[in-house]
Amino acid sequence: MSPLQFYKCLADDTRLRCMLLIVHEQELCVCELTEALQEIQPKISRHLAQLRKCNLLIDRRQGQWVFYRVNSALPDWAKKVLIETLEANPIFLKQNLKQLNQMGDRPERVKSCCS
Amino acid sequence: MSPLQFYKCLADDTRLRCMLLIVHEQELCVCELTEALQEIQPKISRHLAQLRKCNLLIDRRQGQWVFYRVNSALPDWAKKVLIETLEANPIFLKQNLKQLNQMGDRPERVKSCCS
DNA sequence: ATAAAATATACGAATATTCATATATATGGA
DNA sequence: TCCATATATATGAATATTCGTATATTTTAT
Repeated sequence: MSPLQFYKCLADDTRLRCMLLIVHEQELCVCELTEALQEIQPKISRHLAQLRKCNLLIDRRQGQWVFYRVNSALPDWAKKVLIETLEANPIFLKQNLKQLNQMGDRPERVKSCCS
Repeated sequence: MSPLQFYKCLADDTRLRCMLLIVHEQELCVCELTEALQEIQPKISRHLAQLRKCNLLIDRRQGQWVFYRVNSALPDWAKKVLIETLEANPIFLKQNLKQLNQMGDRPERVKSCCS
């Protein structure tokens, strides 16, 4: 993970919000991110695909849903950067977290071992 | 300093190298960065101007030279991110530091109070 | 005052990125 | 099997970014 590639991934509003929301929530599916950011689904999917290709995120399918989480294989410095950015900038995500928490019918998480 | 603007500044090879070199060296002038990165001067100047406009860097003129350093008013999280990125990625700057150290006739630093 | 060195900026061309829309794929339920 | 939901991808248009070149500005030395 080169620092340049890492920062290019974070240099887009949609991708940065998705990353930080996922760091905050551990795991989110596409429809939750679509709701939290109030964006159309293909836009969210496209950016998530890019984050997956660059190994910042990994995905897991659970039925009809695909959940994304931070790739635990990320180098420590990159994980730290994400956490520090999240903790120091609560305002940045405020509205998105509000939307997420207002969302009804959020899909239930099932441990991947039992699905 | 919004996290998005901060990461956009770091999402370019020239700007990222300049920032990390300056963090490493405290202060560098345009001609030193030009030499360290082996790039033409207008390209370096243009990117430094952008980093200055975004308040990541401040400049100080000393005679014919203009020295750039990290803006001490940067939020702590941003300073931390820069230092952690630098410390975790020595390879990224290796060649640039080599060029810098091989450079002859580097301008002398004079305290700004006495210039 | 003139020249040389260091730096900054303007400009159009080239390149990269992002977007909305349409459509494809995968899953679960009737 | 057929349909609805969730997600992914392809495509061309729109936008943003970066670049090299030319030139302007500032400073120092002669």
